[in-house]
Amino acid sequence: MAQHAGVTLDPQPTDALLELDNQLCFALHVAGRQVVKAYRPVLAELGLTHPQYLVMLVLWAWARERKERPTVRALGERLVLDSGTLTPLLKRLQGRGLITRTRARDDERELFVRLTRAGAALRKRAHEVPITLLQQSPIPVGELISLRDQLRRFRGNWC
Amino acid sequence: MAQHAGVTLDPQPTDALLELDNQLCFALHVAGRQVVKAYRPVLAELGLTHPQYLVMLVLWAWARERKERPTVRALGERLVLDSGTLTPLLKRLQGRGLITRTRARDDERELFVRLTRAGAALRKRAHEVPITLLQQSPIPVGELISLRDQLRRFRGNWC
DNA sequence: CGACACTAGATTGTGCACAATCGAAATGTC
DNA sequence: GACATTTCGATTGTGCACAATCTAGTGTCG
Repeated sequence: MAQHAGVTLDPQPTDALLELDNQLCFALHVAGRQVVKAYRPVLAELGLTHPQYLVMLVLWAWARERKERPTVRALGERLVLDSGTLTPLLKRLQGRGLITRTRARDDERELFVRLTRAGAALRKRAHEVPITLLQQSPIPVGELISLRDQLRRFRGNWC
Repeated sequence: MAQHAGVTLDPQPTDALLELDNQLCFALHVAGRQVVKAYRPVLAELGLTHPQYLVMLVLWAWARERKERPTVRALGERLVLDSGTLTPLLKRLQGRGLITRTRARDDERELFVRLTRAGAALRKRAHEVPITLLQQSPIPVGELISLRDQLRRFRGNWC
């Protein structure tokens, strides 16, 4: 309050940046959780959480493309997650009989992740998941796609 | 593999929906974490995590607008969080001396959250946070705004 | 008044995200 | 061949998100 006497109407200026900024990171935060919440009941029928579902998607795609079965590191690169997150998650998937975890023979540091028969079979039931979610979505598919493409720019770019 | 004999080229059809779907929820997931990661070092100077920063933003805005100080329920509605998340988070903010938590006299079920002097003062330092982040962002501000507006549509709509 | 439903917040338990650290295995260098 | 460095995954500890449950305070209606 002072300098040039008089234009400052508010003792604590509005600070639009703190607002705008709030709303981008916050919108991202909320939207992500709302989408996960929409997935939850559908994925519950498969006995999967959303992060587990993402891991399974990678494994199913990998298997379909006949790629070498992935190591934990390769999964981590694809999903942008580290071993501190993946290790317990993969152990739970193993506990449910959906994957196996076996050390590489030539390099014992590496751990290969492979679908079991049950894990591969689960893909058929997962086929319904995106269909159900798109049906529930009040947002046109075209917008979802454009949104996805905009979001992709955040991967690795920002930091 | 059968009926109508012959068009199926792939024993496991590509299932573009499982891919597309993957990429929207996944892009949301990754983008959110990357943004939080970009905030982390900046917020660390204030001793705040990103969710704590969001709570403080609401409290600062509330104070500036001279609104009644919020209850836990009001904070939860604004941030789309429940007491299971907010209670421990608010206790940590209280432990750091940034807020106080006091029961309403007329209805002892309600808990008012109020900024301490230190909590209010922190706002000055937080002023730099969005500036720093926007400077780091390789994405034009206009795109950030349009992205924010698209993301807003997910709030409450989907489920 | 007393039985009832309702509300706000706290608690408990599970799971994810991530920084920091560790140990073992592999690789590189002299 | 001995030793430093790097790599991979596991472990530990903190914090967030959320479902389910609990407790206490409030309101209502007979």
